[in-house]
Parts: sequence; structure tokens; C-alpha cells
Amino acid sequence: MAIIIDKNEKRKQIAFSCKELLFQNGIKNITVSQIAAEAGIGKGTVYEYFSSKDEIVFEILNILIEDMQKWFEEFFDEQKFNFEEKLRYFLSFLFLPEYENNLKIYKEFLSIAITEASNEMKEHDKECVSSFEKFLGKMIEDAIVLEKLNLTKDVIRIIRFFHLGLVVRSSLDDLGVEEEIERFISFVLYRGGSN
Amino acid sequence: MAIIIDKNEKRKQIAFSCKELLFQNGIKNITVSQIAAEAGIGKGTVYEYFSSKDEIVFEILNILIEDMQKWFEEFFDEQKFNFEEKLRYFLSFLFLPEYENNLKIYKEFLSIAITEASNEMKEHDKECVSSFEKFLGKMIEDAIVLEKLNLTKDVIRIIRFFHLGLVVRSSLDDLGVEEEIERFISFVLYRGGSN
Amino acid sequence: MAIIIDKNEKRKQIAFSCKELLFQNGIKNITVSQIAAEAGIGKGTVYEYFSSKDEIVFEILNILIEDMQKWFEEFFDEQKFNFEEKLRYFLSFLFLPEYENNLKIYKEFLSIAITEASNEMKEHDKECVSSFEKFLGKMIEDAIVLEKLNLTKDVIRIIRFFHLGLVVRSSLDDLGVEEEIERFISFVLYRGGSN
Amino acid sequence: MAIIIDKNEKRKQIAFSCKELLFQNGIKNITVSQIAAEAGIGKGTVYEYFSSKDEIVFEILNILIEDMQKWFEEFFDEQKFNFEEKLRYFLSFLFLPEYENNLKIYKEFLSIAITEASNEMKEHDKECVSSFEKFLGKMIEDAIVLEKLNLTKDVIRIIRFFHLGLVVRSSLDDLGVEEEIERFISFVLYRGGSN
DNA sequence: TATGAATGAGCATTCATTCAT
DNA sequence: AATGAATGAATGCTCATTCAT
Repeated sequence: MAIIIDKNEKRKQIAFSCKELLFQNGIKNITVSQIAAEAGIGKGTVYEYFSSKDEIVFEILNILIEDMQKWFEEFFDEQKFNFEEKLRYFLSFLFLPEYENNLKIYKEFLSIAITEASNEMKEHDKECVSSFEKFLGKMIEDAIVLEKLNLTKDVIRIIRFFHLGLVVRSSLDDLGVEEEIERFISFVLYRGGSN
Repeated sequence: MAIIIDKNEKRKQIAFSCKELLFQNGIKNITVSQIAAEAGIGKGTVYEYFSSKDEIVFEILNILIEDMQKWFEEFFDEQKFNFEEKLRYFLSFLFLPEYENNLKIYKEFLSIAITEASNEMKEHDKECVSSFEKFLGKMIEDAIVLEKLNLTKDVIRIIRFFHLGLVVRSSLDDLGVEEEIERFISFVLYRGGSN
Repeated sequence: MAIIIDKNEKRKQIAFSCKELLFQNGIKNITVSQIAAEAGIGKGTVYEYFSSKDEIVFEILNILIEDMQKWFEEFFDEQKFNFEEKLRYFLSFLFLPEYENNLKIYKEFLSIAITEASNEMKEHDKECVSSFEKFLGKMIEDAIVLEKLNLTKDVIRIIRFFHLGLVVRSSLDDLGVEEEIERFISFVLYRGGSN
Repeated sequence: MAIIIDKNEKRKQIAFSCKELLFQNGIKNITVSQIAAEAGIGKGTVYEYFSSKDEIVFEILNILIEDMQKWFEEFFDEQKFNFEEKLRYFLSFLFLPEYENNLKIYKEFLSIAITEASNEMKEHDKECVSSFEKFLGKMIEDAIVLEKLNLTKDVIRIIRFFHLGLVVRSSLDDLGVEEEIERFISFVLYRGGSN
């Protein structure tokens, strides 16, 4: 059993050391040679811990998803903002210059996830999303109770899907992300504003 | 004198004959050899009509998009639907069993586009998006004028981003797409109304 | 017989119209399609007059050699220079900026000639060289008789080979062509100069 | 632990085993597949030791040049030859029947170099030339000091260019190489002397 | 357990040549 | 006679995976 734990530990270790590699090359262009070199082990050794390249890639992605979850949680632990501010930050933080790399990684994740997500990946992602929704849920609740805003829990999903769509489109359009976000916030909060 | 061939016609012809191939192999795995074989022509002949493999794939994608646009037009031309019904169709048609193949290719397109969109690809995508926005625009306009609904044009973007997010998430979650769509429709249509 | 003459005429015509193409692309990169386009005829038509691409290339080269021969002759017809001046010009004229294209072509010719000269090409070249040597011969003769220079006819060959070597090396070294030429002239004329 | 291989040694080994192949097929027509087969290794293995086909060809050329240098050294080490004999050997050895293959490859090298010399190629050539000039330099020095011949270092360049011209012309003319060489030697050695 | 040398299938693209019209 | 559409052989290079040590 000790061996199994060690194996798992080593897997994480190898995957962890390749995060930087992903920033630079993108998942599509990563090679097993690079992974081995970056992890400081032999190419053959990689296959002692993973049975295929895809498996390595998934492991790296899983680590990155966990990272993202942490970033979210850390940010939202500070409770001093009102709903509008929180929502704005939630929607825009991945587009801030300082999170450029995270956006990149998140896109890489999506790119893989869309067409070939493994069950393990889905499992990981589910946890992430759930923790994420929990927070949005809390946010809405506060908004309803404390700010007396006219909202329902349903808006969580709309926020999530909108956000996701925004990330994807930002790769394709030269859209003004901020503008789109403001439009969405207006819609959610002051939807009658144009009335 | 040799026969003069309508190059554009032949392009379409070649691309058309490869629709099925694309469904089977996907964008990434399709090869020029397969394309030539499927079109019943020589490999070199392909390059008389296309300057690169990517160009062929784009042409096939174009045909698929044109197909989709036709389905839309056909659907929307029948004017018996109200805004809610149209919106429902717009959001859900890709998830209908008969469009399974289109959804698959669309996802693959997104997967590629997210991380390695070439300018050519972006250009291609822009046309596609613009045609869809035109539909949505007309839809909203009608809704405002004919159905006296309380909507603004801004909702177009929200619909688009939501739809995109839905497509992406549908790869990851076992979400009830229909349920999500109903939730969104409710939100867009009745939320403000219920105030 | 009229037809044969016409055929030959057309060959020349096709080859002639491709001189410019050679300046731009170099012989190695020229294609039959380009040749046909440049000559304003169909690709198949080219093969009515030539039986292979190589044959076309040789024909173009032959025309260029004839051209070069003409340039030489025209220049040396003006008899107002002394031997040293003539020699200097002879050695350096291909390196003058205004003959850049000719140098390029001459190199192309050499490039082909070195490894795959056809008999026809050799025949052409022989004529060219002979006319060339005739002139150098006259030059030397005048130098001996009129300028009382201490030279023999043997120097003709040395001049020719040196010149050829210079052209070839100029493609490889960043050599100071002028300097090399002066060195050579000194050697030929004032060989004892360093004594 | 896997075996660690001396990469440089293996490079030489691969290149060495392909000398014959180069003689047979020429620089232009050699293929990587052939190289791999000739070296008794897989095609992919070739790319473990060379980063491109050109690099392999250069390595083979290098070996040929090193061979030539060795032959020179061996010849010139036997100090019983005087300058005239050395010069004769230098000018004529490439035309000896036993070096026919080397002449062929050298010509092909020149053919390529003239019109499409890459920087890599120029660099490679520079080394080769410099080593030959060193020989010639030593030769001249000895001639001046030991044989009291009336020569200057300038003659090195003239010898080199003449030699090069001779190689090139030998492809075109049915010239008597030996005769030309004798003529040149006479010119260099006795012409000034007869003044 | 760790390694890295060896592998070879797989693929886009070019272009001289042919031949039906 | 003139054409240009069709062709397919030919080739450099990549990289995940294997396996002898």
C-alpha cells in the first residue's frame, strides 16, 4: 500500500512540475520528452507512472483545476463587497492582466474538456463547479437577504453559462469584455433599466 | 481546348462529399488522402481547388454552417412561433438527436478555436456569428414590436454567451440541457415581468 | 519544313519570354506552370514544343549565353582602352551593380553546367568561349605589339580560369572582388613588382 | 540505467557509412530513408543525431573533406617534393582517377553553393577553404625560404581561383586538364624568371 | 526501479507529365 | 494545334511508446 501512495505522490509531483511547461507551450504542443525533462526524470520513467501521454495531460489539468478552485475561494473569502461588485469581479477577474496565465490554462482545460474529458476529469471538475456554485449561492442569498435584491437561485446557472461563453468567445472575437460584462450586470440587476 | 471548370462549384462539390467524413473522423483526424478518396479524385487534384488542408476543412465547416442556417430559416420562416418558442428552438436545436453530428463538430471547432484560432478561423467564425446575430436581432425586434415584450437588443449577447456556455458545459456536466434552457427562458422573459 | 522552322521559332519565343522569370526565381525554382503562364500559353502547349522541363531550361540558358556573348562583344568593340584597363574591365564587369542580373544568370548557368550540361549546352558554350578567347587573344596581341608588354598567349587561359573561379567564390566568400582583381592584375602585369 | 551513447561518435558513424551512398546518388538525390537504411538504423533514429537532412549531408561532406585533407597531409609530409611538384599535385589531384568520386561530389557542392548557399553552407565552406589556404601558405613560405623562389603570398589566391575555375570548366570543355595545369605552373614559376 | 536509445507509422504538399476534348 | 484538369509518386520530419540494460 505504501507503494501505491508513493506512486500517486510521484504522479502528482511529475504533473505539478509541468505546470509551467503548459503556460509556455500549451497542451497541444507538449511532448513526453519535455515532460520528462521538466520533471527531471527519464522518458521511460514517465511511463512507470502513467500509461499514456493523455493520462499525464489529464493529471496536469486536474492540478490546474484545483488551483483555480483555490483562487476563487481565496478571493471570495473577503466579504466586503456588495453583490454588484462581487458579480463584476467574478465575471472579470480571469480577464485581468495579472490572471492572464490562469485564463490561458483555463482555456487549455476547456479545449480538452469539450471534446475529450475523461471521467476523472469530469469528477474533478464537478467538485470545482460545485464549490463555485456554493459560493455564488451564498452571494445570491446575501444579495436577497441583505440587499433586498429581486433575484432567484436560478440566476447562478445563467451567470455560470454566461461567464463560460464569455471566456470562449474572448478567444475568437475582439470583444470588449468589460462592456459585455457591464451589459450583463445591468441585465441581471436592473433589467427593467431600459424600461 | 480543354474543359474549363467552375472552380468554386468544384470546391463546394468536394467539400460536400466530405461532410460525412468529417462527422466520422473529426476535424483533427481527417486527412487529405481521405478527403481525396472520399471525393473520388486524386490527392493532387485537391490542391487544384484548395491551397491547404485547413482551407478544405473550412469549406466543409462552411457547408455545415450553411446547412444550419437553412434549418433555422426554414424553421423561422414559418411564422407561427412566438418569441419564446423561437428562443427555445434556438437554444436547444443543437442538442436535438438529429443534430448530434453537428454538435460534435461544433464542439471540436470550439476546442480548436479556443487555443489556436488562426486569423482565418476567426474571420470564418465572425461571419457565422454575424449571421446568427442577425437572426436573433430580427427575433428580438419582432418580439418587441409584435409581442410588446420588454426586451432590449442587449439580450442578444446574453443569449449568445449563455448558449455557448451551455454547449461547453454539456460536455462536462450531465446537465439537463432542457431544464437549463427553460430556466434561462423564464429568466429572460418573465423575471422582469414578475416584478 | 516550314513547320519545323516554326517549331524552332516558337521554342525560342517561349524560352525568350521566360528570361525575366529566371531573374526572379532562379532555375531551380522555376515550374512548368510559371513558364506556360509567362509565355502566355497553356501548360500542355509547352509540351508540344519541348519534351521535358529540362529541355526548356536548357533552351532558356542557351539564349542567355548568347546574350552574354553579345554583351562582351559590344563592350570590347570600343578599342580606346589599354591592356590593363581592358583586363580590369573584363574581370570586373560582371560584378558591377548594373550587371547584377547577368551575374545571377551566369551563376545559374554555371550551377547547371557544372553537373548536368547537355551536349547542346556545351556546344553553345564552346562558341561563346571561343569568341571570348578570340577577343582576349586580340587583347594580348595588342598588348604585346602596341604596349610592348611581356606576355604570352598562355595567359588567356589563366585569365579565364581565374575569372571563373572568382565568380564562383564570390557566391561563397564575402571576398573583396575588386581587391582580388587588382592583386591578379598586378601579378600578371608587374609580377616582379614585389621584388 | 540505459546505455549512454557518444552522440558525436554515432554522428560520425552514420555519416561514414553513407559516403558510398553519397557518391552514388549525389547530394540532391540522397534521401533520409536511404541514409537510415544504409546506416542500418531507423528513420527516426537519424533525427536523434541530426536535426535535418542538410545536417547529415554536411557531416558526410565533412568526412570527405577530412579525407582529402588527410591525403594532402600524407602527400606533403613526405618532404621530398619541391614547390613545383607540390603545386602540380595540388592542382591535379582531384582529377586523378582515384578521386573521381570526390570530384563529382565537389562539383555538386559547388553547383548548389553557387546559387543557393545557406549561411550554414558558407560557414562549412569557409573552414574547408581556410584549411587549404593554410597548406598553400606553408607551401609558398617553404618555396620562398628554402627554394629562394620569387613569389609572394598573393599567389595563393590566384592558385585557388585558377584551381576552382579549372574544376568548373572541366565540366564543360574537353580540356586537357594536365596541359592547362602545366601552362599555369610555367606561368607562375618561370614567367617572371624569364624577364 | 530507472533509463534513454531506438523506432516507424503517419501526413501535407509539390509539380512534371498526360490526355481527353 | 491548343489546352488545362487530373494525377500520384515522392519525401522530410515528429513523437508516443517500447525495451534492453
